[in-house]
Amino acid sequence: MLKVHLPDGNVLEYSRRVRALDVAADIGPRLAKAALGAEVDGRIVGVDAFLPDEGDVDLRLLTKKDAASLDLMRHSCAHVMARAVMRLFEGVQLAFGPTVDNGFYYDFLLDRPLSEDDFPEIEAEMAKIIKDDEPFERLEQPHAKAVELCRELGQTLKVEHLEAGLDEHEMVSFYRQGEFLDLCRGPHVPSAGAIGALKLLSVAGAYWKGDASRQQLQRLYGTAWFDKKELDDYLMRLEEAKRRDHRVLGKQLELFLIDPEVGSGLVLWLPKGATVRRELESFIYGELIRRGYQPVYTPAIGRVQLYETSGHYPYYAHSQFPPIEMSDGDRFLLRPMNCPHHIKIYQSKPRSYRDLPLRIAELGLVHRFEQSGELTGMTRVRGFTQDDAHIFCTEDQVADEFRGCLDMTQFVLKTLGLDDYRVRLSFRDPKSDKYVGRPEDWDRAEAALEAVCRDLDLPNLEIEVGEAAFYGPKADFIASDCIGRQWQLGTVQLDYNLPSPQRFNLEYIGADNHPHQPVMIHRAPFGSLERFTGMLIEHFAGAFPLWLAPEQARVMVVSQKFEEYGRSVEAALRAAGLRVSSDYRPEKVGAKIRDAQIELIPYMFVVGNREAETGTVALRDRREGDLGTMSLDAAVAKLKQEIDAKTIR
RNA sequence: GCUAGCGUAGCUCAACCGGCAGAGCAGCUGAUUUGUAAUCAGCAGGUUGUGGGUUCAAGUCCCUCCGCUAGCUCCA
Repeated sequence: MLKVHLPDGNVLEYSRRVRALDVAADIGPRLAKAALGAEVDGRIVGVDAFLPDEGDVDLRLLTKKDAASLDLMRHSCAHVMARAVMRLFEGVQLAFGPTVDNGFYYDFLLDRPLSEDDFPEIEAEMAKIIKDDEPFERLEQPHAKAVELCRELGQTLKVEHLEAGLDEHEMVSFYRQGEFLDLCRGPHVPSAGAIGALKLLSVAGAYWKGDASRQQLQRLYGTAWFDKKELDDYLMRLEEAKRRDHRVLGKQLELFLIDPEVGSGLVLWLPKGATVRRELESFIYGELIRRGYQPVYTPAIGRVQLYETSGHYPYYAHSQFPPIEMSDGDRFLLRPMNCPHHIKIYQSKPRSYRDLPLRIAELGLVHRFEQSGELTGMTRVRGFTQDDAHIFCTEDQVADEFRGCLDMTQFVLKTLGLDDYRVRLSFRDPKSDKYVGRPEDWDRAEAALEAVCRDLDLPNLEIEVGEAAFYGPKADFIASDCIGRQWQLGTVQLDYNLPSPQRFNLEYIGADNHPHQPVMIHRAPFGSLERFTGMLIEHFAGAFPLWLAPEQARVMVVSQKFEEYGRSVEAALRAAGLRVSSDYRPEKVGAKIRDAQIELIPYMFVVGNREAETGTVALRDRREGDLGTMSLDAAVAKLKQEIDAKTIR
């Protein structure tokens, strides 16, 4: 006897063997038709899956309305795409074809390079398959039989996967759809007709099992949704993302420049971008001072020996610029991180426990030789500025210092309107021995970090065991921008390595008059100013809040006759400390407004006869439009208030 | 680094099968003196990313290098 518990509390009883679909049919024919999959005791299966013969199960039938069925459908869509590709091209070897966020991909091995020009043909073939609406059939096979079957099909990658990856499975599953048979764990929707609106998006190279030493496959990416409108919305979101692209806006708004003659991945900050950065810097410095940090300045270069002591050289040589060799044999490295310099500052005199915690901060320029294919605008570069700080403290102070770092990062994100973020705590894998430091210190630190995070009630906290760096546990902040893209930004990391006797052998004299090893914390709320600014450009779509805007106000005259009054307004705004520009061209006011709107200037001061006579200004907000006439003083006060409050609109 | 695609005026983009490189915006000059998202006219702007090759003829076809884009890989 089987008892099936449904989400509405009803219980159905069966004494025969039933599939999820049979239960659906018993509930109602419409549900049986609409069911795309089922959730049995929390596991997602196909509707053709048999339920256990007896006992109790929770069953939920999944229809278009359930998020989980979208994933099922996309997986089926990947199969349909593979089937279409196999119909169109000879000698296609299948690799993997899973779902990803918003879509799916399938990796193929074939002689002919695929290009976007092939998409219409593949999409047309997919449409045919979907229209034919053939069922997806699940076939269970013993492992040996499966290997044989894949050999017969000529699918050598699948054979390899069976032998190397699935060798412990006695039974494996295939899915058949018409002439198409593929090794696949499933589950799938009942038939191809359940697939809604789809679009192939891109083709890219991908290595077999992610191994760069293996052959490279061709990966086709696509997206699929239950209805056309959802697809269109998604494509619109992609368009919106393109419109906000910091590389496009950075050029349009003259924020930054990357010039091939200077070098890939090396950012030139134009005056307007530099203004944004300067505001961010003075904001961060203000916070640092308030929170007891001591700013320092150190050079962007150091002797190779220093990085040999730190262990960064030659271990990370492949991602550094090679050393600079001097004629006397001395060798220097462009620094890939700031810590060794800061450690030297720590070591510049004997330290007592009374000096701790010592918090040393610097907006430090570092260089890393990222692979050419990895470079992207400002978010992935070869030279960047970390809003870096190193805290040297005692074991007992770790929790409080960690709390302070998290608090500052939270404050920074909140100030910039990045309210949607999650925190990832990375802990060590207790089974691995790759970590430095004593296990009991790790245990204490990890427990303390977790307690602090829980206490601060951090949103969406997740703990990843085994993700810690070899030198210590860490917390990363991953923020979502206003269109839902995720950016890894700030980080707080504990370090047991650099202070150790094997590295810099840091010490402080404790209350017991004996030397002790301090703990080091690395932290950077922005991560890097380059990436953070790039992310902010996209987050605000170039329309920075007033305190960050490169040009905060523009004075424009209705006619050149009023230039004199315009200049007096301009001077008053400048005297009030605002970043102001002006437009006295012999253009219509509409044209001047349009230009200022396109440049995303927050406030426009429109002045003509009426204003000149009464000593007022007509204020225009880039978002709200005309705000009406007011006294110059009132307008200045309004802007200053908005700047001081760092208002985000 | 690898795979695929791309590189034409400051910007956005045209130029058929290889046959005289072209437009809009921006810029400059002149006219216009304007009231909340584009006034009109004229001028100027190019070694088609680089170097080579095929051809009577190359923006277009082939090769090299540089750069960009998507993804893979890597990421202290």
